[in-house]
Amino acid sequence: MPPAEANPADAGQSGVVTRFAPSPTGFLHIGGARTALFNWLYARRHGGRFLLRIEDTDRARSTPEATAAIHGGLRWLELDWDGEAVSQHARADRHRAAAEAMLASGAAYRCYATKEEIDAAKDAAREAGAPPLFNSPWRERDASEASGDAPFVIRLKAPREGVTRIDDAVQGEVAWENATLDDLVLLRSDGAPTYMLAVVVDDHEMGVTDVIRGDDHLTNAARQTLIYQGLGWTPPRFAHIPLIHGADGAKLSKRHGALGVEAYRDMGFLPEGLRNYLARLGWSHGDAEIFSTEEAVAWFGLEAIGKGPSRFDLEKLRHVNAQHMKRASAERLMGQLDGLRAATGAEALNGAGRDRLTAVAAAVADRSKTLLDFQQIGAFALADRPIPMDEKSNKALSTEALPLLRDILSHLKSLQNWTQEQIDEGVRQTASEHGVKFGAIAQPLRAALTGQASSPGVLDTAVALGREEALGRLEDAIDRLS
RNA sequence: GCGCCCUUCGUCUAGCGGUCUAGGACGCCGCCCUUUCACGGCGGAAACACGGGUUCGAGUCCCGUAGGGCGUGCCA
Repeated sequence: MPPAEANPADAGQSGVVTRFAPSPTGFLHIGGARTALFNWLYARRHGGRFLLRIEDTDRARSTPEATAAIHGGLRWLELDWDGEAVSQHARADRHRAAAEAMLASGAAYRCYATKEEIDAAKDAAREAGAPPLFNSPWRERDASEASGDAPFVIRLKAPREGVTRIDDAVQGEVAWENATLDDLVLLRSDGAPTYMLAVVVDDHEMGVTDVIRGDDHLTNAARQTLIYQGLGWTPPRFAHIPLIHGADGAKLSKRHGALGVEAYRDMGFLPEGLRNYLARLGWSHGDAEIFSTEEAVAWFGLEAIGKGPSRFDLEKLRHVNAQHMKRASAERLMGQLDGLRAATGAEALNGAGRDRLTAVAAAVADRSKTLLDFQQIGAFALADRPIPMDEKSNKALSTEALPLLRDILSHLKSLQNWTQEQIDEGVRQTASEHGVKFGAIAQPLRAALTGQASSPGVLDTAVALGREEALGRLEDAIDRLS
């Protein structure tokens, strides 16, 4: 038996070790991201370790680009893994050693059956209404009966009778008649290990205690349990979480949102917003809807994961994200915006515009569901004088507004301190002198200050812009009308 | 076909035999707040898939039906 490579004593106090094990055949999609998140939450909750293993045993379909995309996606989501990411392919020798060990112990055998024989047997079983299994004749035959150079695979000699059961942390106890499970291939005819063998060997040797994965693997848990038995090892605890479906209830596909996490980044979502939404999709903690990652870590448990699949709802994601936009600091918002712009090839923000946006960040974020909203609503702060005017602002800045604007300007110019209270005072004075309500002044003032029909409160805006900039913008508007 | 899993408002969910004339959230519809847009506040419409059991009592337990999902690869 191959000795364990990883030392389980490294697992942390609780001994909990989870892992995320995607195959690098595409981006990190939303389902995978949630699986990673659950594993991460569970490990962090228990002070254990969260490992990353790239399942690249299928050489034809695995690409380094996909591996990079998975790493990038996890990093963006801020799901840090412990230690180096493991390449499953690089461990093929270990897998082969395990297969050889089973061969030696009689838990596996060489099978020389051809594809045609296998297909014929399965078709026959299917027609008879029986489980479509292939019962290899080589299970009981001696390998010496085969011609010397004939290709063979190594199959698990699985029990034909009895029941295999797993006690799943989410699905409960699930049992299969062994008669419905066939002898799966461990080593291909070219000597390459199959996924089924590789997972078992890797999970065992990496010290994984809890396998949390999509429930499309539920049947695999039975097959893998058989391999564990063949190896004389104890299976880990399994937790098969329901899959995420699209809005129409069908399996998530590219049509409805099975996009890579970077697509959500590009749509302006915050990592913490996506995490919150994803955590709440299939898992719950009473009525808690909006929570921090720290709270999620403190609350997370496998017993609170639902059994049924859930549908992905972009509107709710937007709502959850909006709540996190409100809670985020200006630094966080600006940092994430910088990241988004860098990732999408937009020009980096800097200088006075960036400072102005930072100053109004809280008020702008209050009105934003995403960073894209934030950027759009805050565009007025970014712009340098003379700022662009949208159509409605142009209308608000009619020549009738000119005297009003001139008086506001003179009032504001005479202010001792550029504070919200004093600006408010100045605007109200102007309003009363003209016999109009505050609102009648706010619109043209907003237009002059922001060039937008909607913006954060004019007072907040004026303060954030700073005296010089605000007064300058007012003068620009007046010049344009004069 | 065979095996396994799932099933509370349109959606995400709470509910772990009596407190359920079923609670929260998104979305939707009203109203309020208001200098714009949002936020926010208040209110409303909206669900236990169906049929049998078990029990004094079932959304909660059991069985069946229907619907959905996953698997059934020398893919992962």
